[in-house]
Amino acid sequence: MNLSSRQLKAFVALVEERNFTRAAKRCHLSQPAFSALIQSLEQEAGVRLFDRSTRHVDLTAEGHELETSARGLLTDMSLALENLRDHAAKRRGRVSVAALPSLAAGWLPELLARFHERYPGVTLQVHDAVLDPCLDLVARGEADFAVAALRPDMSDLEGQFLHADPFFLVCRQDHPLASRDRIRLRDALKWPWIATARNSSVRKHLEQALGDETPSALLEVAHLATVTGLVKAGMGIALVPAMTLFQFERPGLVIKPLSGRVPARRLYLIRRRRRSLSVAGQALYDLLLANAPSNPSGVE
Amino acid sequence: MNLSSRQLKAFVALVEERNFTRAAKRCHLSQPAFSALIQSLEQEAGVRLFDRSTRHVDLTAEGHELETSARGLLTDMSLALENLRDHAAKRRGRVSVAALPSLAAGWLPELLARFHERYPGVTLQVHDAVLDPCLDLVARGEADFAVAALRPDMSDLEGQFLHADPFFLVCRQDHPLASRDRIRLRDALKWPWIATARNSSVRKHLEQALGDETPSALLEVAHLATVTGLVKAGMGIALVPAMTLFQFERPGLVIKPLSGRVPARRLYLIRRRRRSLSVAGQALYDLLLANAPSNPSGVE
DNA sequence: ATCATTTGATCGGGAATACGGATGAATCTT
DNA sequence: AAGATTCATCCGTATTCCCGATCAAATGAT
Repeated sequence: MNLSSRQLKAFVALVEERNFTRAAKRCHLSQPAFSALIQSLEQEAGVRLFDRSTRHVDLTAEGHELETSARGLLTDMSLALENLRDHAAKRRGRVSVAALPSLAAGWLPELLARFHERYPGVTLQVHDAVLDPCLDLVARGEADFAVAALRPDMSDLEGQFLHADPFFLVCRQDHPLASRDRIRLRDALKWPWIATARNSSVRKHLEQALGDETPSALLEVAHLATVTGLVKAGMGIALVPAMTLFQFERPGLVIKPLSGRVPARRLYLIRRRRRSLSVAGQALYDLLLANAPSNPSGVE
Repeated sequence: MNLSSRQLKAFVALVEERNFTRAAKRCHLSQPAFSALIQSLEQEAGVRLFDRSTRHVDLTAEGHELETSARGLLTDMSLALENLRDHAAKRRGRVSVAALPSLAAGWLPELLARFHERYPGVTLQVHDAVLDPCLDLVARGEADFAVAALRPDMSDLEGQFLHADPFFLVCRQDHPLASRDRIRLRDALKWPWIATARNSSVRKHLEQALGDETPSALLEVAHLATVTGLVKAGMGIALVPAMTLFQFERPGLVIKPLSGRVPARRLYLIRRRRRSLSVAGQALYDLLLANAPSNPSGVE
């Protein structure tokens, strides 16, 4: 069984024109080529589809039988292709991106808005989750890619470096550290500090940087907004990456860079190895990569 | 837009095999040819449909999108073709034949039964009607062909001679004519006779044969069965073609040939000019033609 | 680290197919 | 009767298609 859309188109054209020469013209074919095309269709079908003399062209009963299905098939075909091309043109589609909460709240929204403005037909989904769930979502294919930190055990994921996010100290204006000029991480941690949850990338990063010397935190909270509140209330200090600072730019709080070798949190775009993204997904991926946060501190 | 079933089949094969070499084998193609076929489909679609490395073949998001429609299209195509081939093989179809009442009751049924036994999938329809409606049905395309007599004004119909149907006299055993040896038509018509309706082919034929000399009939009835009853009741004689005699073979009735030049009623298979019959229709047409009633009198 | 294996892509020549112009045959019109 | 229209056929050319061989990349075993 071999049937091409050219044959079906020729068939329909001939049904409508009832004239080989005109139908051929409509299909951008010479009359002999068109005639052969109809014959090939009849051969395929095993039945004569048209009664033709030099003066009349008419559907046979069997040709009539084919007419409905032929039109249906043609529209189905063109719908299928159009649907694909729509996806390709990002007029439709769906992109699911996983992002660390710190990024999902600050950096990401504006870019998502820009993407949406450009491709309004694409449905966007953001999973704001801490590192482990983020990576799981990508590994399971539920998210197209993630904006997150790396983890050692990512065998079937691959990361594209996006940004090095340096850490800052946040404390209250009246805190003793607020007036100091150069603050090392170790010094800061002598004070009571408020940590994010153990499975958050910020916390993991800090613990990795300090090794066993990490002093226990005063409090562990899930959301950065809570951290803000606690610092403002004078419960302690916080150590957070630059990209979350927008949450702390509030009166009464002081943001100070840390001196010394404090490794930055390295952020990546993370996707499945050997898997291409959907066209829409790739477009967002590229947009995010091209708009990696500027790096004021110059740390790579 | 040009899309062939070969491309779709290749696509589905690759989706299922996830391996070019095996999928190519399944399509009875070499691997390079198969590869090119997939590429042509991707070109047509405008999207990459598979992620392929030398080790893995996987559907892209767009490929996934196509999978459902591809399978649907393939089954629709093969259904359409199968339907046509069924018609060609007379496994399906519909034949509508118009026949004069005299034929529809006597000669036709057995042949229809034979046809039906051979092609049980074909629906049969018989219009038993007098000459004018018979021809109209064919002219309007509502019947595929008719078994009937000709009429002068059949410009767009064409007739294939089937059978010359000689006339016989039917009368009661105790009728004076019953014992006569040679009876001429004119002699017979001196007796009261029972005629069929004016628009019946039998009546038309008689009037044409006799010209203005046609004596008026005693009675005009629509159905031959009524004629039988009337003759049996002694109301008069009847003049009917041989093919209707089965209706008169009853005790107490005598059937006698007419001597002299009595033109036979000429029966034809009548179809639209320059129109092919459906495959099933042609088959029945041929069957009827091949089984034209034997002609005992030898009259053409 | 090195090498053999697997597998998809590419290349090149030969076969099959498709195409268009000219021609032929049938039919309708004038 | 002649001309016009139109579909089928023929035939030389151009294109496409297909296969075998080869290449290149990735993988896995040693």
